[in-house]
Amino acid sequence: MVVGLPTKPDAAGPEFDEDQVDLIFHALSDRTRRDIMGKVSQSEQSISDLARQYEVSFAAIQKHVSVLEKASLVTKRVDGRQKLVQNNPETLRRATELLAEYERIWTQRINAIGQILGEERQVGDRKRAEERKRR
Amino acid sequence: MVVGLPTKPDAAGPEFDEDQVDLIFHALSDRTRRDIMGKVSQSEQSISDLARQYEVSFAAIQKHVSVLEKASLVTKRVDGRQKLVQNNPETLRRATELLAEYERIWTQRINAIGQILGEERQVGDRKRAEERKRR
DNA sequence: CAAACCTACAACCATTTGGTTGTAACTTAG
DNA sequence: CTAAGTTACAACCAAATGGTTGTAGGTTTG
Repeated sequence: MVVGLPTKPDAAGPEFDEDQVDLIFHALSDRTRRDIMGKVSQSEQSISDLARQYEVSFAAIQKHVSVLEKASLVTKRVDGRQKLVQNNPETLRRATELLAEYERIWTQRINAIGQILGEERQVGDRKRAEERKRR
Repeated sequence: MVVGLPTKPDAAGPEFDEDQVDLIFHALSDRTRRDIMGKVSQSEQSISDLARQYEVSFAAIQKHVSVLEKASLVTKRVDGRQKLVQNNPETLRRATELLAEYERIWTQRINAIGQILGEERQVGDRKRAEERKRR
């Protein structure tokens, strides 16, 4: 429901918020954060619980969690004096579908390469024409 | 052949090179680079071709392509005085499977949450015991 | 050959990132 | 109430990032 993956293969791209995509991929590009995702997926944990399991400072883990939270990959739930971090499967699913969608879009032409030799040349020609415009 | 995705659902994690995962997700976390992926998937293009389509400088695009290349998301093929950038569907497929794998691993416990209430408590207890160690 | 084109790369700059320590506020336990 | 535990956040720092311009080296083209 939150998602809205396109179903047309020829669409320019998914109607995703590009900022959100930036945040998600950026959040996943750090191995400590990926590791945190793994830990909180087994059981929700407080920031302190998490911080205790890494070499870095409490504040550093706090920032990592914040990055994950801004990407909606985890949520925080207050429980007394601590906040429990839990992962958000919905965003995870969404991210997976998103990348699968990118894969489909970005490789569709490749799969049809044999059928479009003529068009390929045309594309090249059009490109060369644009080039002459010299902007 | 390059890949090595795990097939066991209960494995701790995929035997992927964590550095490579960092590179791939980081490369995908920038919308200009994602856009470049889209363009080169339609037809391989020289760096100049690409640069002409963006506001930023040639060198900036050169750097973006370099980031994509280090993540193995694109390859470069020399053609006379220019180098043609083409996307690498294999890495794309690999990345998609990787994220799907993460999704599966990171959400498996959630799906079984009803069945492991006892274990969940045990996990909590073990955690509290570790906490007493006070490192 | 000379001019134009394409690419690589260095040097530089502003901003972001990932890390630190320190301080303040709130919650629970004694 | 006091002390300990947990979190939030500010201030600071080094390194990485994304951008710039400039220079140099290959490749075509006229």
